[in-house]
Amino acid sequence: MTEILVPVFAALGDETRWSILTALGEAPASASALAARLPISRQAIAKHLEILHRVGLVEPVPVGREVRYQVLGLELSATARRLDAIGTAWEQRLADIKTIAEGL
Amino acid sequence: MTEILVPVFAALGDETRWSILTALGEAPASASALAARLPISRQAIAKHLEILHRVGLVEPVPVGREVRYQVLGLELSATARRLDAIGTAWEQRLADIKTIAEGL
DNA sequence: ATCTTGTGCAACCGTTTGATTGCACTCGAT
DNA sequence: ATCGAGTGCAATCAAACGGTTGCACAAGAT
Repeated sequence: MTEILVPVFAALGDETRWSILTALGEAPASASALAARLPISRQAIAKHLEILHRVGLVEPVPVGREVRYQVLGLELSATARRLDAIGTAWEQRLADIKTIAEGL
Repeated sequence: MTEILVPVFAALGDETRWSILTALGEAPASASALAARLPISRQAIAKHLEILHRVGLVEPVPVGREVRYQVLGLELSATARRLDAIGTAWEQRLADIKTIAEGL
């Protein structure tokens, strides 16, 4: 289960990638358009977009000669749900252990 | 807002760290105990535990001369909630754009 | 008192990663 | 037909990362 999650988290564990995602969250944009308002090169952005695309957080949309990218909030929400499930499961286990400890 | 999230995701974006977390999810354990059932050295595990601790995913509990670590599911669930909020916000923006586009 | 188990540093190493520059190509606009 | 904006690919580089080994030290267990 976590096999699918880990690459997503790795993708989300980078400040630059978040600046890209939040920019795309406002409106879809191409790598060049993003390069215009972020302090890094277009090629660096392209690599980040490729990473984000591979984990399904972003989707390329060809518009004429340029390639716009759209952020996919649904993937993020799906990841959030899985994460919450794991968190509550662990919390449950902890509670169980505590209960047993009290029974000494 | 994301400033707090990013290091957490970076911590979660590593397979080994998940194997540690899932092990701790079953029951609290020390670095040495974890080293006994994971294929990496105790020192490597100690570093991972330090990282996990810094982002609040794990908590050290001194027991005699050893240091047990407890996984904190609540932190994970909290992260999940924030993530979901962001995801739905982006989805909303996309829907808005689509609505505007239809209005042409 | 001694032995052994668990920790904590520190140095070191290969690989991965984020970013850069440079070049070639394509396709829409003029 | 030409110009220019947008893209893709490759080589390169410094820094960060995951991991190892070695050593020193503290504190239970015998």
